[in-house]
Amino acid sequence: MRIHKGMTNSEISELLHIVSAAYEIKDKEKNKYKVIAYDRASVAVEHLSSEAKDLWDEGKLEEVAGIGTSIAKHLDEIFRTGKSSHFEKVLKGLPPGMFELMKVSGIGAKTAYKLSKELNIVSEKDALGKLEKAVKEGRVENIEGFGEQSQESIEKAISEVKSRKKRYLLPFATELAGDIIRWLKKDENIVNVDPLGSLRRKASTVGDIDIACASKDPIKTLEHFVKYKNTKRVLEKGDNTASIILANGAHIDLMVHEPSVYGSVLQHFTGSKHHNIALREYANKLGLSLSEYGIKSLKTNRKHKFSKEKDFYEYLKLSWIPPELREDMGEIEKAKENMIPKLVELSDIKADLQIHSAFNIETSHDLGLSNMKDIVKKANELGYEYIALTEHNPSRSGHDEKQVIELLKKKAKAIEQINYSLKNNDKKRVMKVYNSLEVDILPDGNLAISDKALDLLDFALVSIHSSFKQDKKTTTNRVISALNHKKVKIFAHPTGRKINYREGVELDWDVIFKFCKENSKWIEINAAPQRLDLPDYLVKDAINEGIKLTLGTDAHHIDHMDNMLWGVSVAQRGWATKADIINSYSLSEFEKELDR
DNA sequence: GCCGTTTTCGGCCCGACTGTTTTCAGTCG
Repeated sequence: MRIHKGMTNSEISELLHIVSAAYEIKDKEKNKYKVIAYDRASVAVEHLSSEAKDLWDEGKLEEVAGIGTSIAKHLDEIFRTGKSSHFEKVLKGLPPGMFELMKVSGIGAKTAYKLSKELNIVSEKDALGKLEKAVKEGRVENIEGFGEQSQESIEKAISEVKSRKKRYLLPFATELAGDIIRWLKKDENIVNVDPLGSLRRKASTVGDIDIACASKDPIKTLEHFVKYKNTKRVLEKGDNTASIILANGAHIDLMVHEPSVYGSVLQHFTGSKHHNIALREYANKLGLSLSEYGIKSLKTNRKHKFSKEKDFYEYLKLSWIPPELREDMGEIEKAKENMIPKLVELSDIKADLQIHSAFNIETSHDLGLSNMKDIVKKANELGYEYIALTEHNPSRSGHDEKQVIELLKKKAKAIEQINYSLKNNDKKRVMKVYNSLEVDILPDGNLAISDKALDLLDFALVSIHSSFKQDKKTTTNRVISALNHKKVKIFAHPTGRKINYREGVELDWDVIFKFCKENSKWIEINAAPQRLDLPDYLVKDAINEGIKLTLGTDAHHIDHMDNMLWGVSVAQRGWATKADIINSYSLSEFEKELDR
């Protein structure tokens, strides 16, 4: 772990975690609550929506829940000098290698310290390799407190660190969970079964797949579960839970309980962890203690069971909180006041505002694969009232301005014909196809086509497809300058991120949001599973600033138009209501918004 | 070390599972 001036959130988070572990080793009893505080700060930084260093720049570090005067002071020293005298002191005397060992599942602070001492693993370099060697030579099982079984589980866990899987995209995880649920339902003891955790909260990526069951015979259900066809290894199996690893590396946890407590089980295992911690702290103040078994009065020790999740929240004098909001982002306070918003739903969506057709305008990036007619047919099946056809702009290298205008005129004419036939066909739900385009924002902030070419469109989307690494200020100015054109209405896939593949660009969101608000520009939530961009936490910020958002599937084939629901999930996690999402407006409302 | 609609002092979420021990500590979610 190297401390330096430019530490990123994940580095700072790791550092705080290490400091927590160091306190645990040095004097657990004395530092008990420091251990907790540093761990909480670590998680808080991990989940920040902006860089900690930027917050420090603006003097807002202490506003982060979990960071107080003391940690803020230490971080201040790091950002100013690249050093931390305090952290160095805390970590002094501990072998750096032990913190590497903590990356292995099942090895915490105490175990890591013991192993690094006994096996003389001092430096960070190849710490895991040394541990692996010791395991293979059978040296670990002879250490006091270890045995044959713990040695074996360390061996397996090391190989899992090495092949650690990236998080699954939401649709993949949904599909996989669906298959396991179908298998579980073959057990006749099962009363209810639901996907839980980040899957139920519809997070953009899912790590482990969590599933909960209500069963008349939990033991038998667990036995049935571990016989799932793709099981490679059973990690653990007790009376109420079991974990398996599948051949593809997926980690599946099942929690099984009696139907009478299913409501609290559902609540408990949906999380998030932060939501649950906040909820339990809130319950404590009411003299109540929460667990997956229900709610206990701290005074009388009397227990209440809940078969339904809604009753669980009601007992706490809270309105039911949709899983998508359970991230400890203010939802408990809102539930107290009965002010949980009615979130936008897939059935509210009346349009898809980013679709690429196969109409060949010799685009700069990939052209769509389905023709306009099939797209309109599909849009009808989805019950839409209007759509926008948004191919990429004609390539700059292959065309001069005159040629670009010719191509766009051809496309405009094709769309005009489609609109004409829609007008004369009452049976169709789609009433209008918009002539749009996804225009590249060039590195200097200019657009890839001229204003004269833009004038041929109803409106344009703009997006970044090159130079992702510019600094924050340059990128921000670049985007503002692109959005400033009259015909430009939507900032599409704004961060440019590709999940598990590419981080997004750096933008000053305050500046972007302010500009969009003042100039009636919209920001897209791109529903393509590998993008889901704008990300959920920024959706929440945007909505707080009064920005209107659009949903677009970025479909390059009619099948992709079914991806709208993933975009809706992001909107929901960002607390979006119908009013925040332009696509939920009727055609006439949309027309009005377009003219603003 | 953090935090506040009972508190600027005195609390700090809760329980399952595992392995090694012989009643529990460590880890995890």
